[in-house]
Amino acid sequence: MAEGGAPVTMSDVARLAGVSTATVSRVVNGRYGVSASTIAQVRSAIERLGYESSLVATSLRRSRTSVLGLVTHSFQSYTAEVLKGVMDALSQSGFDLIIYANSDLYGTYSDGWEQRHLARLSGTLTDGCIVVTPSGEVRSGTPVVVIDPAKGSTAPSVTADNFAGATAVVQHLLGLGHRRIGFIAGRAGLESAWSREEGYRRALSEAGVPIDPQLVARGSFDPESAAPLARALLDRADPPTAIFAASDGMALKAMAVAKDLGLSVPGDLSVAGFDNIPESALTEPGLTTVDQSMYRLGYEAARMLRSLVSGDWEGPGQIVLPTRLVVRGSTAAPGNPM
Amino acid sequence: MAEGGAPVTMSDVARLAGVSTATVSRVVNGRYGVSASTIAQVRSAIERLGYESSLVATSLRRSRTSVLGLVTHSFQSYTAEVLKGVMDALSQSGFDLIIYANSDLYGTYSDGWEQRHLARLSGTLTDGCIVVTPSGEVRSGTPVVVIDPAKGSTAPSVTADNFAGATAVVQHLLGLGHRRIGFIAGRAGLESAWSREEGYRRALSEAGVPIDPQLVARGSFDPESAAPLARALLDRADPPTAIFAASDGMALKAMAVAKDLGLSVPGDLSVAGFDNIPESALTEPGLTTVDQSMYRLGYEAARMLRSLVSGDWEGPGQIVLPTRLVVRGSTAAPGNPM
DNA sequence: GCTGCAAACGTAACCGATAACGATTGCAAC
DNA sequence: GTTGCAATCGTTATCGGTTACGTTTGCAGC
Repeated sequence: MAEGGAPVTMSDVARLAGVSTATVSRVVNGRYGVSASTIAQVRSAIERLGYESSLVATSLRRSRTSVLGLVTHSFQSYTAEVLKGVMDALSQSGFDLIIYANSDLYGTYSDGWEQRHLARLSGTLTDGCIVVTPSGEVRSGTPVVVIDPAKGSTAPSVTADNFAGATAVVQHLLGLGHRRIGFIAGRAGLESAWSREEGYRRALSEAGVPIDPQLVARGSFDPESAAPLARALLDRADPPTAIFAASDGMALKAMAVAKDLGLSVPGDLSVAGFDNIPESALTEPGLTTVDQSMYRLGYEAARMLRSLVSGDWEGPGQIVLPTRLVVRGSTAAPGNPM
Repeated sequence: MAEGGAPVTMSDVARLAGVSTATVSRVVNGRYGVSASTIAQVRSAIERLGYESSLVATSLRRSRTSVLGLVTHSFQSYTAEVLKGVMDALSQSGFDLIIYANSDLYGTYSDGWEQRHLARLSGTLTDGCIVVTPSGEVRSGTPVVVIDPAKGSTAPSVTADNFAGATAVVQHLLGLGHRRIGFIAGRAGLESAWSREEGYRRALSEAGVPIDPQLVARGSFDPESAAPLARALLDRADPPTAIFAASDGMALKAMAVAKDLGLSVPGDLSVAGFDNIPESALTEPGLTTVDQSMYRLGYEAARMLRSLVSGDWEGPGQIVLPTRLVVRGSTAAPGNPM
């Protein structure tokens, strides 16, 4: 047993077994050209020392590692759901997963983090990467699949039908009788943020409702960014009767702000979000939102990446998954305190 | 711009800048001994090629990498909460995080997975690791912090006060008037499973209630394992009036079984769990349980690991976090159909 | 007995970076 | 004009594996 000291290397095994490291490598990787008795000796040495090959050293020399990477900015409910899907898609596939997350949230790194992390992983450690909500176009020597890409990105990607989802939820609000509908937009640059805003605009104009630029606030998908924006909207002389936020996190924050101001939801204000994170079902009232199965986003991205790495991908380069309107208690007809 | 081809290496930069790789390395790491003009040349070459140092190569040569690792078996609600805590504790710390998850859930790998993954990461890639619910003792050349360790583990660890939590929930049931309280235990070998059972026993004996071995069933924390056990308990001639399961997943399963048998909860049977996973608040009735903040588990583990790596840890080797009884609708006085 | 060939194994280069060390250069002090 | 020393930079060994290639050995065939 190795006693917590320096890690056991291949040369330790080689020395104990009385062979060269090349032979140990052959045994470990099951290559041809080692006699049965030598194999047994090496195996026993490996067993006694508790040797395990170093992922780092192996990946440096080899081209394929059977490890896929996932690069993410921060770690939220959104990410967790995506990960479940990714893990399920990779189950029994022979690929392991490495997730790289940098510690400085919202910090000095600003844009380009995805490119930096990608470069650190790919080329050696991983055979390919999934990048979640990058701030720009990504490029890499190994295959990449983007979940929720930047606007105009041409990389292989998986995304929800943000336009249709946003249109549906705004139509829902219009159907309830709302005419002054506020909007809190997502992080500029992301395709999803843009499409959700487009859906909002389209639904309004199709219903013949003029768009009031004063009712459109620029958020960043970060819940905290929504608080002052929601407050500003509600402090107006002519406040909106409903607010549609481009993410559930922001919508929940807007609901909290409304309650702080003494407004009842949905009595005085209807609130709707986008994403359908688990928390949205738990609040009182529940949040009306658009479900984009983040699980499936992850699942499809991993499936696609796996094929790309193997070189047998046949499908389209950009996958768009359907969304679904989920009506809960946070939306009701305007001026109807019940 | 590098056109998606082979990744840019340090020697590419060196060639373009007309210097050696050693000089490039010095510039990248801001070391002394390079003239200002050379620095400028190298910087410009790095910029033009889009070079980023390879994490793998660096970690192989260097001892410190400023990357911490987290090894987990699978990816569930539990894990996601832990991760949020870890990320928040690492925020702005200068440490990045790498999560290693193997793809074959519940598969051939069986026990010892944590030791294998640990060996692959530590020693080179990471400066230290967090291991979540390992199946046995772990050892490593670099610091390790275990979340929810195996019984008898002496490694640094963070765990909830399972004993106090279990005692409290059983006392709650006793206070409601229950005397025949069934118990479904967790996975043998885990410290948490053992402590929860001890809490159950202690609460009963302190109340002067004899322990009926027939009412203690051996589960595995896996919800599916609880179904036949709950059925066996309830099919008895003298069934318990309450069941305490060592995890919410198993408790929810027990509730489902009771309903299948035509029993009402809490009218005919009270059910309590442990963990307070989000689903427990959503069921009808809500599940009475013990809250162990998985977020804090992750947060404290990361904080501890950070100090261990820096060599300035002062606190105890094993941290125990408080738990909190959460009473919901699934528990009531016995024989009281509400 | 010599040749031929394949099996078995060691040697050494290499992956991309770091660091100890040595070599070169410039300039001030003698 | 040397010497001495610091600043600057290249050479090379090294991290832990992998692999192309060379060498040794055993054995069949002539």
